[in-house]
Amino acid sequence: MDKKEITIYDIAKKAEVSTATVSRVIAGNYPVSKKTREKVLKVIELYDFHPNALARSLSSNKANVIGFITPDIRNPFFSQIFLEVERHAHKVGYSVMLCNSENNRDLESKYIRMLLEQRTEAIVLLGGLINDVNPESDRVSELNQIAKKTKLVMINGKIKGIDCFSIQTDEGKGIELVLDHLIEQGHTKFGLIGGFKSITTTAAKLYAFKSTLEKRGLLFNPNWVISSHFDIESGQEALKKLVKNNEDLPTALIGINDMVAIGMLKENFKTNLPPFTIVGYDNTQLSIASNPELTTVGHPYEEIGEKVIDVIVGNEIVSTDEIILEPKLIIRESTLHKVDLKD
Amino acid sequence: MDKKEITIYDIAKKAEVSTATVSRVIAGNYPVSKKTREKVLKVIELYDFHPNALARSLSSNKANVIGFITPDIRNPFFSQIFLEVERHAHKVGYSVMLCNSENNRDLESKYIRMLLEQRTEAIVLLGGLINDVNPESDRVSELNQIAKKTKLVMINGKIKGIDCFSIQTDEGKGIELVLDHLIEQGHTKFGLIGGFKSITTTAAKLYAFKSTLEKRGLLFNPNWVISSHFDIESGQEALKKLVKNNEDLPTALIGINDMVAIGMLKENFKTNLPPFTIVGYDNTQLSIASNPELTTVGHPYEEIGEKVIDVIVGNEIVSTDEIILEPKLIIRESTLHKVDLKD
DNA sequence: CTGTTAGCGCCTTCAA
DNA sequence: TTGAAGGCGCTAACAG
Repeated sequence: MDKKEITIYDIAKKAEVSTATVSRVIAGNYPVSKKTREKVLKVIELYDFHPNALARSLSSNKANVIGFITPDIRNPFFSQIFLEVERHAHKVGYSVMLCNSENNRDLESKYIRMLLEQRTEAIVLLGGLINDVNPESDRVSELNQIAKKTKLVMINGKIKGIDCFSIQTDEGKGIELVLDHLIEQGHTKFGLIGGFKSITTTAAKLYAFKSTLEKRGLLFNPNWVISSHFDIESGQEALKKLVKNNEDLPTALIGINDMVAIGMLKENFKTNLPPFTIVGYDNTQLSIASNPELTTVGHPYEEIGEKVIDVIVGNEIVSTDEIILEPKLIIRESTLHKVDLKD
Repeated sequence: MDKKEITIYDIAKKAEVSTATVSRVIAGNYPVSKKTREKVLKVIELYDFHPNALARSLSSNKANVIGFITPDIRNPFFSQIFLEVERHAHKVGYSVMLCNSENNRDLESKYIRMLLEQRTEAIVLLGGLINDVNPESDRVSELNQIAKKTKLVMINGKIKGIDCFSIQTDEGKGIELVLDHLIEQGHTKFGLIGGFKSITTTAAKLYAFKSTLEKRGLLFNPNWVISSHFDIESGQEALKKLVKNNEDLPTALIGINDMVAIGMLKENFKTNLPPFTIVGYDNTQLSIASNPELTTVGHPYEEIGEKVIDVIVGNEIVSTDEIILEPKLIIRESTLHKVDLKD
């Protein structure tokens, strides 16, 4: 391995041209006569020459790399988004560095610093700190500092007062969609399970949950709103809690995400509780793995990936820094059956 | 954004030292007196200076970046491994570029080329081409070419005749573990569902499946081996096929991975087939999401991540290029009940 | 312990 | 359309 590196000089010499010409052939951004181009390309091929992207980035001051920080790539919601971002990045010749912050503030900072040093063209944030309703002020100022040095893109989150792009799905609309679907199925009593009011996405959902119910003239019962973390186990716990705390129970439960919904399904199945109608949120692959398959709200994943890259490479005239996308209702087995009107 | 970049020169000037000294302070690899170190650090802090990793890599000929290519990061098995690799990489100051090859040969090649240009210190391959029992010869020679230019690490796969590291879990052992567990639960008739013989991991499992059964004096019925892709839906299809093709049915089914197992569970539940005892493989997060939770075989994920980084940074004297790790049986609900001896 | 000074490999004016 | 040459920001001998 690692002999002496072949450089543009070697190619230039063999092709009997200058390094500038080789550089132009590679970049393809300046005119080169067809003849010399072919000559150069042949030599490149011959030597299996791969231009050093580091040197290129250094001199052109453009790395074609973007950084992506998310708490845990195993989370299907995050990995789905990453996939689309990476796919669109690749289309325009970018690579993506992925960092798992594990929801750890120090790690997050270290990663940001690392990406800054790598001179990534943008840092994309998904989950974690950007979903704090009340982020600590020193973190905000840290981010503000970062924003001066590189583009910042926040997916499904946004911290006020920071100069960055934000790409979000309309959470309120999503809740409205499921609620209306459930209402159509005959439900009148709803619970919203999981998440924390201190998390922006949960807060948005809760707000929409309440106001939609009121708009439809239905009961909003705060005891049917249970907080929890975002994983399967927490969903199980949350359901237990709901049942324990209430005499009168709702018939339909909206999970804050698919994982919580699956947790509820499992718990519901395990005990001999009344069978709830349960829906999820996010339309991750889990919602298909589930039994029954989950009705859920889907994000426009591909569009998210596209927009992220658009704002980074500046393909699109982005009039506002905040892009709001439309969610979509995905109906599956978990809400297939109408409810007895007399329940 | 993007004012003129602060450099080591600016820091040197302000701190009244040479650039070499600043460099030493940053790298911390050469002695610098405490006094000057502190002086320099203060200036660095003052200017919020982040050394340019690209320049550093270029001049030191060491990028501290590794490339990671996998077909689809949404696959929980892949994301679990990525997480551990990335975590260990970060511990030693490395970043990881993640590329989703989508099982597409051209994409794979493009990504490899890209990573080569980035001068990543190693390219890690997980899934995809490295699991072909009979890889096309031109792909092999392509990889061989690559191996001359950079370190190659293959996880859970290995292509003969290529100079690379390989880190694998003993698939045969895993199958033996589940089989013995199932036998203990009273089963005597087993099916192996999913995967293809042309995939190395499936081939290894099938081989162990057959030979273990023979060793235990039990029946190996080839009609109880069904091929399929590796996703949930394929698991459903495979179960249908098994039932359709057989009068006499096994009682226990081993899914080639957790996804296939979940597909079988769903199918089993949906129709009124006899209730099979179903186990998965990989111990992904899906095996907990499943209802019932899946008994499965776990890989030593953390150890895999550790070994990958070890071989890359050369921490460990790796006597062989091939590291085989031990799988672990994870018993969960899906095999909780013993089978009637008279079934 | 610290400073000087070539590079690292490529891009990009500036001239020709 | 092409070549010459300085520079991108940092590292690493080599001297002192």
